[in-house]
Amino acid sequence: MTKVQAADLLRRNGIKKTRQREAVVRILAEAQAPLSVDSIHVRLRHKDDSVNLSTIYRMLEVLLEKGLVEQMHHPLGSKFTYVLSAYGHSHHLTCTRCGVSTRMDSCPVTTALGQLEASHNFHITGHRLEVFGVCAACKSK
Amino acid sequence: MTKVQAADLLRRNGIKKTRQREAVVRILAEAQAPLSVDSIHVRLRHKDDSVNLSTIYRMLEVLLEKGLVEQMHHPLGSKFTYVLSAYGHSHHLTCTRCGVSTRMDSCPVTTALGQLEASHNFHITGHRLEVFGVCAACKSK
DNA sequence: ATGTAGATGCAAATGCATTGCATTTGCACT
DNA sequence: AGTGCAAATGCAATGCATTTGCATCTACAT
Repeated sequence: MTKVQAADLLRRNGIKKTRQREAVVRILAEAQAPLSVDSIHVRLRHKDDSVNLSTIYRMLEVLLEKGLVEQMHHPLGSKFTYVLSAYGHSHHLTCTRCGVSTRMDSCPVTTALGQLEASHNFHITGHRLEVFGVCAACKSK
Repeated sequence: MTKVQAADLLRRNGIKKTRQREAVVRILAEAQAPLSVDSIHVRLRHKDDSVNLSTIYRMLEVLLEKGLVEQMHHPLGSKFTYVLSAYGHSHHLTCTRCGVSTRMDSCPVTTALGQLEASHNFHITGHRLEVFGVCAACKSK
């Protein structure tokens, strides 16, 4: 995502534009997988674009309220991770050896949940699915 | 679960029997849903069977190693919760209003995952599904 | 009954996340 | 372009959940 596109996303959503916010959005946009606050922080430092940790937390809070990111627990550790929800509803395959998550291109459960809704008298508003295993790369080692 | 049954479970798994450990196992056995460490602690106090928090943490660590409990993030908060895995592989419906989780009696995804495995070249070893919504009780309010 | 490895309680340490406050900055208005 | 002000930032302090070090106690084998 270019600097301009990041600035656009902020303006369109009524979020005041700052160097820090643009930078965070760009990191999220470039990422192929959910990122922890810490890894966002590290990636920013590598770009010599340092942003304070609290600022990142506060920025993510804003993005959450606006529904622009999804927050989830890292499936193996105990931190939260974040993805731009522009990428849409998605699930991940997490490798238990290397810890890397990759996006699934489709959701394998939506159909199954309709039945569930009826049988449990529960109004379903969302779900989260995490799948664990060993990725192709780790298998070949 | 009776005191005797709890003691049995410990002995069968080569875990030294103590008042505290029996008590924790019984709380877990009686629970209908995953419990946080804190709520285990509170339930124990109500029974006048107080156990130190560290002891509960350490006990759960032991049970985890032996595969006797499953650990998961509380889907809404940021604590871990634990269920006896004797209850088998299961998923939960969590009410976003009252926070209560109830067990699903079946797993709606196992079949779907077979296909996934092939299409992503990923050896699947496990999965976790959380479903959110509004429970019957909260709906009627 | 007794010795010992392991379990417990307590307090302090850790790790992630949040918050209070002084300072800075973006932006609307002139 | 200059000015004012609300909002954003950085830093340090704080809040929780969890973990750890250590002195004491206890279950269990002998």
